[in-house]
Amino acid sequence: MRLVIARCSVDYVGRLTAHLPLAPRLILMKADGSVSVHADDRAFKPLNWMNPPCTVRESEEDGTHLWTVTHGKSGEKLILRIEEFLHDSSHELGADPGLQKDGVEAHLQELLADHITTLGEGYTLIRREYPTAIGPVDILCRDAEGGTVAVELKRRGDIDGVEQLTRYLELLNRDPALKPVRGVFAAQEIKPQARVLAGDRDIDCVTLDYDELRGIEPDVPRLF
Amino acid sequence: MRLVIARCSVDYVGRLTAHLPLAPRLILMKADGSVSVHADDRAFKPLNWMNPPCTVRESEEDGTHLWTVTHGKSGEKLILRIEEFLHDSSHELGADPGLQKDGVEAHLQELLADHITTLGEGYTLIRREYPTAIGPVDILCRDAEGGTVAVELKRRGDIDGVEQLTRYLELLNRDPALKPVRGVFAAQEIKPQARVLAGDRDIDCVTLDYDELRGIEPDVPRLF
DNA sequence: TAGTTTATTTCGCCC
DNA sequence: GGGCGAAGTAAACTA
Repeated sequence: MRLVIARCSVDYVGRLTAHLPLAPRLILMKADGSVSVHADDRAFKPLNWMNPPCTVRESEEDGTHLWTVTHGKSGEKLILRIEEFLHDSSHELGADPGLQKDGVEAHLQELLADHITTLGEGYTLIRREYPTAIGPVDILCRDAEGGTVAVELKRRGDIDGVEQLTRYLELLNRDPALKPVRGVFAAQEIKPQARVLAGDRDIDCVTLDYDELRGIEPDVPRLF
Repeated sequence: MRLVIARCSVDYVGRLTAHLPLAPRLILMKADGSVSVHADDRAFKPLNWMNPPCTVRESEEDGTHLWTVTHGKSGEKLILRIEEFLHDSSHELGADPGLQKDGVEAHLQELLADHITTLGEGYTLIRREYPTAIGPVDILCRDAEGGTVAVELKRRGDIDGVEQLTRYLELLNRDPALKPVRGVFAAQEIKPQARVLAGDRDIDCVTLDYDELRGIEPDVPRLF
C-alpha cells in the first residue's frame, strides 16, 4: 500500500467525465491495483478512483508528474497531474484475515422464525424458505385460526417487495392444500408507497424492531 | 488528515456487529471526523468505518491502545485495539474545491427536456419530475397531435423501468384532464427483455445517444 | 457465468 | 427534515 499526499489535479473519463482542480489530496494505491483520490472530507468516500484491474503509466513533463490509470476492460481513464509531493510512503500489509458480519437479512429471518409470535398471538412456523416454482417464500406459517400466512421479509420494505409477495400469494393460493393464504409484509422500515400498495391488496404490514427481536434471544454475544 | 498504519483488531457494534482479527491495516482519520480502516484490497472500500459526527476517545492498557469511536446520534461504536504503530503522520489539506460531474441521469433528463423533439417532431414539454401519488414521472410532454406522453428515463433500460412506467401510465390515465396518456421508455441502452415487455404494453422505446444530445448543446466544456 | 438482491449502502434532489 | 430515486453503485448470492 502506497500513501501519497500531493497537490494534484485529476480527470476521470469513463462512465462519466469528472474534473478535480489542483489541490492537496491523498492518493491511495493499494496492493490490489486500485487507486483512489481522497479529500479531507466525504468520510470514507474518495473523490475519484479506479478499480482493478487497471494499469498505471507514469510520465513527466515540465516538472508535472502525469499518472495515467487505465482500466483493463472498459478503457476508463483516471489522469492525475501531480505538481508537488508532500508525502510518499509504502507499506507491506499482507492479506487481511477478513471481516465477520452479523445482523443482515438472513439473521433477521432466523430471529423472526424463532419468535414467530411477533406477528401475532398463536402463530406457528411451517418453515423458512418455503420453496415455490418462482422462488422461496421467506417464511410460511399459520395464524391462530390455522390459516396459512406467507411472510415476505425485507430490511427496507419497498414497493417491489409487495409485488414479489403478491406473486407468491397468487401461486400459493392455487394450491388447494394451502388455500386460502394470507400475506404479511414484514420489514424494519416500510415505505409509505409500499404500505398503500399492500393495503390495496389486503396484505398486512408489520414493522420489525431488530434490537427488540435480538433482545429476546437468550444468549446473544454482546460486547457491552 | 491522519494516516496510521498499525497492527490492530477492530469491532463494530451498530446497525450490525462485525469483527476484524489482529492484522496490519491503514487507519484513515479525516478532518471531517470520520475514521475508516483499510486493508490492502477491496479497492476504495474500507473494512470498517464510522461517519461523522463522531468522537474518538483514546486510552491505553497493557501497551494496547484502545480507540473508541462513538457516533453522535445513533451511539454506534467502532473499537480499535492497536498493538503496534508502523506509521503515523498528519497532513493539512484544507477544503477541497470539489468535484465536477457530468453524464449522470439528472443531466440526461435536462438534456432531453431541452431537446424534447428528440422524441419526435412537434413534441412540447409539460414538465420534468411531474408529481404523482406514487412518485414523480421523469418527463411529461405532448406529442404533435396534442396527446399526453409520459417519459421514463434510465441510463440502462431494464424491465423494472417498464414496470415503473406502467404504474405511472395506469395512474395518469385515470385523470380525465390528461387521458389518454401514452408511454415512452427512453434510455442510453435498452435490454431486449425490457423492449419486449414495453412492446407488449404499447410503450415506445427510444434509445438516447448521450454524446449526440450533448453535442446539440451550444457550450459544453470538453476535456478531450 | 449471468441474473438477482442486498448494502453499516451513500448521495443528491425536491417537497 | 423526510421521502424518494440514482449510483462510475459494489458485492454477495444463486441458478
